[in-house]
Amino acid sequence: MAEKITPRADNFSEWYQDVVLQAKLADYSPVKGCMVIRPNGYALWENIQKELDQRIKTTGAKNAYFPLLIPESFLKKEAQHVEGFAPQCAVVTYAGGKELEEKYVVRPTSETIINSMFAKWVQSYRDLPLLINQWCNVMRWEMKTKLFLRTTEFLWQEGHTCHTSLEEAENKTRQMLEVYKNFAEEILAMPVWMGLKSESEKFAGALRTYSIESMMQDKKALQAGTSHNLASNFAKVFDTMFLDQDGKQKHVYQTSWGVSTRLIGGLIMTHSDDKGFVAPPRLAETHVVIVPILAQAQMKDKILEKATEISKTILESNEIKSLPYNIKINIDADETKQPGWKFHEYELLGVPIRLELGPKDLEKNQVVLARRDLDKKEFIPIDILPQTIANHLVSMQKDLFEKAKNFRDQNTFQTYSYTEFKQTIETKGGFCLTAWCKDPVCENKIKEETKATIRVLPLDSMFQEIPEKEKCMVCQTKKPAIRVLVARSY
RNA sequence: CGGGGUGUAGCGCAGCCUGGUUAGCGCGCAUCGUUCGGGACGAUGAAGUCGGCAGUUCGAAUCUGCUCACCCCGACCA
Repeated sequence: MAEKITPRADNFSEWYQDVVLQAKLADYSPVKGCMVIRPNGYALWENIQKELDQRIKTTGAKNAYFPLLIPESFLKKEAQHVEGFAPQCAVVTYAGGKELEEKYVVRPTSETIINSMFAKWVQSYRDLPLLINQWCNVMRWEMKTKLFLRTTEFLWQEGHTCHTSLEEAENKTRQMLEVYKNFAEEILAMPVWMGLKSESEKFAGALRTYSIESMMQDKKALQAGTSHNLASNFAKVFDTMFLDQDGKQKHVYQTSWGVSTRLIGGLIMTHSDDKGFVAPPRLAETHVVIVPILAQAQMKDKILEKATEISKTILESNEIKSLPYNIKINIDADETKQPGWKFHEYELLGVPIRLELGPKDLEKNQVVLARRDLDKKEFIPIDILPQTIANHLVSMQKDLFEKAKNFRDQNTFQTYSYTEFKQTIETKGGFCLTAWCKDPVCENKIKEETKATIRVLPLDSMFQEIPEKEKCMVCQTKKPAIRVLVARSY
């Protein structure tokens, strides 16, 4: 039996850890900073992979695989890149019984090793665009780690593309950001802000970094995915060049983009409650659990038979088959556990729909249905069960998104002065939309004084002039200001 | 690296201040019986290098020194 989960309000960090550990999504490993992803958690990752991979492929990208180890010299080629990543890298210096002549870095990201190959693969403008994606693990030696959100080793997807023009690269960068946004909102039911990162927050080696930012239940922001326009920064140091139509050799323009197992952390922090994890139907491993009430010995076989029959009917129904994903039903006939125990257990694990089937239901040709995100039970006649379940799965997916979106919107504020901003961040938390003059001095002041950072320049308003009278909330000078989203973050 | 804290059964902890039989409790685990529509109950049982090393003492989980590990807060975080 699991310990009771810490209520969210008391200690969000402890609550989050309880949900992760008790729902058996992940565990601490013997290697500090690395986590073990348990089958429950890995099933989520497999569904993320499946759904996202499909979407990535429709953009024309193809999957490939590059080595785990990167020659140290590769990393050093791009000045900003090495400066940003060197302090976080694990390095292999000894192998085969001797010190290595050239050290190898365990990849923190693969721009360099992939460019070393792109340089060979790209010859002509006819080879472009080159669109490659890789599902793999990476390692970044962070000082402080947290299950799923920041671990030393994590699983991710990284896309790398080459284009003939900066404009085309910019379009690809934005296209992939859209792919991530739609994926996060449709599959994870996690509303996000899209936007541009400030200069100080951008990827080491990029021209521009875009990200999607979502709000957790403690009102802190989580960067859930990034998309970078690399311009020719890596192409120049790896000589990734093509012969253009005009007969001239030119450097390619590149992008890279990624999301990681951090999404699972975001998912947990967005939807879970004090009963445990809540799996959005699109991502759930098991969608329906049937708990048969087997107390009466003479009824046992009949109930189990009926449970199997119901399960089959549901799976074969047109209503269920017409859903855009496959449904899995689990009949828990374990007689060593009591029904009440099972109810709690499946709530902890986040299974979207639970059906109870007992002697009374058999008599009335019905089942008891409980939806994970609602606090009630209904009696459903068996003949309308498939339709009811299909409806619930669809509306639960929608409701989870709406609930998260309402929460986010209710905790997003417009602030016009620095005093107002500080007060809002301190007392309410959440996101603040405000004006900034683009001066790093003002950006730094916000960070140092409030621990909040400029998350993004929201995409919708990114190129919009903001009213003449509204000045940078920090310096209040006449410098032209832009709209920014500011929040404390993970 | 700085500040604080914790190491006792698989998990959570008490005992330590004030040294003294065979180191306890709850959960979990095993067996049997009664239970089973919201985390059942009874009986029996298995399970411990008290983080490690050294010291003080007739005697150390308990006192002293050193050391190791982990957790929290800060520094880092494309």
